[in-house]
Amino acid sequence: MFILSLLFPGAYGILNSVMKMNIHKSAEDYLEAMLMLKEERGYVRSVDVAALLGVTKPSVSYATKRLREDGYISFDPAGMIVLLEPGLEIAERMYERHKLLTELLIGLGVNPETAKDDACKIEHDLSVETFDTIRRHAQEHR
Amino acid sequence: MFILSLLFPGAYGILNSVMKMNIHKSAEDYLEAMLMLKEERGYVRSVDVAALLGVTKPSVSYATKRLREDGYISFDPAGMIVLLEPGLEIAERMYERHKLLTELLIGLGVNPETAKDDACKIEHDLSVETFDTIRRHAQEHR
DNA sequence: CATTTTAATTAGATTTGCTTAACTATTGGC
DNA sequence: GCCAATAGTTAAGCAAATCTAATTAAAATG
Repeated sequence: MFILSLLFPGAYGILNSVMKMNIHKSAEDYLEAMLMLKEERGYVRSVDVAALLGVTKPSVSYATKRLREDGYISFDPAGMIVLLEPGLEIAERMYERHKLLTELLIGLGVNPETAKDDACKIEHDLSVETFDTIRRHAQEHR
Repeated sequence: MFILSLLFPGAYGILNSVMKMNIHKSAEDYLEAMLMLKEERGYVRSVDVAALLGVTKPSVSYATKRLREDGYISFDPAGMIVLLEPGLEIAERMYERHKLLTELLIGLGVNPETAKDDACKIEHDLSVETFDTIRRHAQEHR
């Protein structure tokens, strides 16, 4: 792969995302934050992502660079972050999990603030099977 | 802190664990694996930890070095790993979470293998409050 | 319009956790 | 008792994700 990327600079990102097969936690967090901001205010700036996630601007810069290279986001003419199809899909999956898990924990009696924090961490770890099962049970339970 | 550790080599580990305040996921995994092995066969060797966690021997060597410096484990005269009080506490907490979460997911209808994998990941992320709430509900539900 | 503030990037460093390769040391079988 | 297998460590290095400090670029404000 190393040699390939020397021969075809730019191929690295594609190869990488194909080979990785799974996106990392941190990338999921960035994508989810971008979706939240998009829904909340219509546009997505790096500086707001940084504020929302509690990281520095260079961290966002680093993350957006990778996400762009891997085809998850792009930038519009005004420099705003745009979620591309693969990125949007991940963001929506995470956001749905986030909301349902938070609700569920609150329903069990967990403090809303704690529930949110925990949901934020768990949302990355659940397999599709487990989350689907949880969702089904949540739906039945109301 | 960097300067301090130059002046007092060895202080780093202590300072570090005091300052961190929370042990990391990977360390929790190693400690839990050690407890599992202890319960299963009575002694804990590095090579078995490596096999159980699916990492290489140098990784275990690196991890045990840190865990020892931070006071979580020690080595007995035969070179076996011994869980010290702080390490045992963490290991038991993780192991309890692991078992309860796995059971719970299986109870919901998740495939046992998947349930175990997911529990393995979630167990690190739950706050004490959330886990206690889940445990309470699990107890009520039988 | 000049100055200041805000936004974004680059450069360089750090930490964590892992790897491979090579070495040492112990131990069990013949 | 030698030799191979097993166990553990060291060394070197890589990748991810973060940080601080410094720089550039754009926008806002007087």
